[in-house]
Amino acid sequence: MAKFGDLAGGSVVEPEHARYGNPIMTADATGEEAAGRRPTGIPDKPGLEGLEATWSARWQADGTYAFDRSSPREGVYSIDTPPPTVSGELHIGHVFSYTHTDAVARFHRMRGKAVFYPMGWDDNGLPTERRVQNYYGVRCDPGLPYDPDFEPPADPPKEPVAISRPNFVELCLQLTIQDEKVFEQLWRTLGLSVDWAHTYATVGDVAQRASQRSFLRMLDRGHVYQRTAPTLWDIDFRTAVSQAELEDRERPGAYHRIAFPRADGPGPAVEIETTRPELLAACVALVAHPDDERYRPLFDTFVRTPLYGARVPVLAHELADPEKGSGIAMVCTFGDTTDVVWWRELHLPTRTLIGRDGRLLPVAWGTEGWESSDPVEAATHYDEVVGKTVRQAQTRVVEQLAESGAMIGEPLPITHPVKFYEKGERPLEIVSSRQWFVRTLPLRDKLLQRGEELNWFPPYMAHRFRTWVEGLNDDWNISRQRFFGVPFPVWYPVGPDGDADFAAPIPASEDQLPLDPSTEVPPGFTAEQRGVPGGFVGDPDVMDTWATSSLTPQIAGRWEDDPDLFARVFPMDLRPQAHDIIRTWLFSTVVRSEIEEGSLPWRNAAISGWVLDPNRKKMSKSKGNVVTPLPLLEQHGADAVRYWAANGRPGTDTAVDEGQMKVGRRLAIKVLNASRFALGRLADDAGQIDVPGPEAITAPLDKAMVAGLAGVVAEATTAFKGYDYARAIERTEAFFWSFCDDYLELVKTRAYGDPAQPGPASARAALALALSVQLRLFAPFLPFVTEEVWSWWRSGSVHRAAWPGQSELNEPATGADPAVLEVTAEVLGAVRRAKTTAKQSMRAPVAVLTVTDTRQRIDALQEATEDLKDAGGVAELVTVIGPESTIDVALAAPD
RNA sequence: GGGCGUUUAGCUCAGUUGGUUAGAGCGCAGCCUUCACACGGCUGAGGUCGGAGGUUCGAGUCCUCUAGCGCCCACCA
Repeated sequence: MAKFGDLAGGSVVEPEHARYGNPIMTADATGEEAAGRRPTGIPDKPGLEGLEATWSARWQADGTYAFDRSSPREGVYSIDTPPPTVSGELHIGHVFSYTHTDAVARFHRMRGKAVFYPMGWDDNGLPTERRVQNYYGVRCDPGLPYDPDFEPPADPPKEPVAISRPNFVELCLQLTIQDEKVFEQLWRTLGLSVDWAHTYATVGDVAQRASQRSFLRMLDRGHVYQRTAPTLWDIDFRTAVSQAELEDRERPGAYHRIAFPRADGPGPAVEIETTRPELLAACVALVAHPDDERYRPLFDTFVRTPLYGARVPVLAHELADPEKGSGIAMVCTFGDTTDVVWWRELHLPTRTLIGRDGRLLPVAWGTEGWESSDPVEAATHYDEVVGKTVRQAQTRVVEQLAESGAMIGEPLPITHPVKFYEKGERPLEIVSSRQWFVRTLPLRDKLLQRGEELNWFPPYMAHRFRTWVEGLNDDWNISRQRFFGVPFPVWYPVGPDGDADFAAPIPASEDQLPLDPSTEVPPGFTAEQRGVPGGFVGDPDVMDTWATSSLTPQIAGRWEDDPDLFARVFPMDLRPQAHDIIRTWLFSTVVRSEIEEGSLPWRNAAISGWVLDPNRKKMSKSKGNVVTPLPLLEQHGADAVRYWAANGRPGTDTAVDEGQMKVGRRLAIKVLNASRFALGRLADDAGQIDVPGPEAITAPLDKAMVAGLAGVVAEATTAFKGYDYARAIERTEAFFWSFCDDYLELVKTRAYGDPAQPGPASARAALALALSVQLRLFAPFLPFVTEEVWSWWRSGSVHRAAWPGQSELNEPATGADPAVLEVTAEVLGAVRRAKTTAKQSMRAPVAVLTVTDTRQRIDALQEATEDLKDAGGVAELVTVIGPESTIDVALAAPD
């Protein structure tokens, strides 16, 4: 199998030296071909069926898309391919955006670049965990020892089997390999020009080593730190969640107005409004705005919480909004992130009420931190809600408040945004926990600058990055309390009391990587010392999935495992991705590259839109409107599906449209048939194709066509350079249809003439040139059908042929008058219209065709008189120079 | 609350720095079958470019205001 270097003898010929973009793979070129002759392999009845299987196998065997790693960096075009989540559904959205990237990759490859186009698999994190749990019927219990003989149950049992973390990870790896094969097959069918020798994954040794190495370096340089602090917490997944994984959802709630009696003097009770009365026991203060005249006299006095009798201060803080509720808020530890700010900035005590499972924790009223004016009554009230979920607790607390008279009026229903983990089902709580953080806040200005330096396609996507960075309010929490993922490569000493000292982590050394601290032992310790006083304990957490996938340039480029390769591909040229993960994947990759390399990870970011269902609704599993790509590929063919995708402009959401796929299929078939037709003009009686060189293009009509084609090439090239593949295919396609409708019709008779004569020679040379150029223009979009046609008359792969350049078109287009083709096509159109109106066949003969027009246009028409008469079946053409522009078609009398 | 995008034919969308009668495909209607293509070809009907105002010789295109839709961000009491 071809890997690197096999093609070294066949680097892409520069357009300047290409005649019709001669292919580069000359290994099978014959002497005959060198002389411009080649036996044709044109089938009688060409079709699209089977092209995917034939050509994807051939490309693999020939190493058509192999990366030439001998190329210096300036000769490389490198792509930071998004790794699809293999545990997820195969999704038409994948096909959409990967087609865009593939078209761009093919363009740069044809432009002579060594294209580094790897494929990655994202098999890290929670989605994989969940899939493994359901697929095998297991659950991870990190306390269990590894069982080397464990086999998953044949059928997933109702009650999940508890297995050790290493066993669980083994199953994750096993299942992801299966999933990866399904994806690879899809990509091959779609015709992605990926170099399959360069795959990577976000789990496995390479990724883990890169991720852990980067972590150790960040630790060494002070870019990461641990903090025990209030953290956004998903009570179902039982893990911390970072700011980037949050989303707001509108949820119904209610304002409850609650009266707090004064604790240290006379005066009316202070009324607050809260949506979370169940947190009353965790109340540590009331807060109002410092300028709020209503509450100013109360500052630094005390009130008592209803039900529990806790004495809490009334304090001033600017975040308190006089407009909201009663203008004074209850601070609980913790109801929302504002509470955390108040708690931190006003140095309030902590009353932890919510456990990691989202239930109310037991409280010893009357003890330190839980002081009460009446501990017995407090306990009586609290005993009714302890152990309940927040929802259940809220119901009971509201009843208690009403019974006690502290509730003022009825709850006022509202709808308000509540923070959720984007994959979660219940609102996030805030619990105190120990987490690892990357210091991103100090990098903010630098990151904003990097965002400016990056070329965004479309440009307005830069706003999303900037808004996100400007809105950062905390460092990046990279630890997750899960099992499958990259473990933190650190241990902690265990003190004589048996408690781990998290403040003194023992880092692994880089040469130990990758490692799992739950099974491996830190330097200077023995396995027997794990978990015992005076010994050590491994960090129990794993890294956030983005903490690893933010290193895809390093992982795919093999970073320090292969510094030579890394130097040739980094910083990469392109990051293609969807807009929904700008704040996660794009942002975190920029952060890591800034920390590791002090540079942007890539120069360009091409942001694709989403695929919507045929009714323009966002696809989601829960709605059941997810469209899977394989049936569409089978029904319409890969080129047709790619055609639909390529017409989705960068950054624009696009609906699944089978109509567009049918159009794409028709286009692919047209390419087959038109090519067959044109090549039929080029083959001699022996089936040999003998094409005159472009210097034979002398007829004004042919020159006009070539000039038009040159314009299309220029436009498509410019568009591709700006990542506007959609414009490139649109212009190419428009030209191709008029080429078929008008030009082919006009020259088909002349091209059959004596090849030794200038007219036929010109037509034949122009046909060959136009066909070659158009096949190459279509190649990034329709890789299968263009390769099929290319194989009929050229050697090598069209995908390794040179992108058409001005040089091969400028000369034959010299002195061209575009009007010759324009006017002639217009007149031909009028002839067709006349025949249609008369309900005649297109072959119906025309007795006299009279064209009246300006001298200039008549002169242009005169240059193609014979072609026009042949194409229109015109017996006599009369031209009149006059002020008006008329075309009169006199059909011959029917027999 | 702040910001971004979008609004052009029944549908999906082009329209590049303002420049003649606003384009394409689908759909629709009609016509044409053996000589590349019925998995086809040709032809046609169809739009006062969301609304209002302004700049200009000239506005789908630039400016202001405004409405609908979609999205991003935000300290959610």
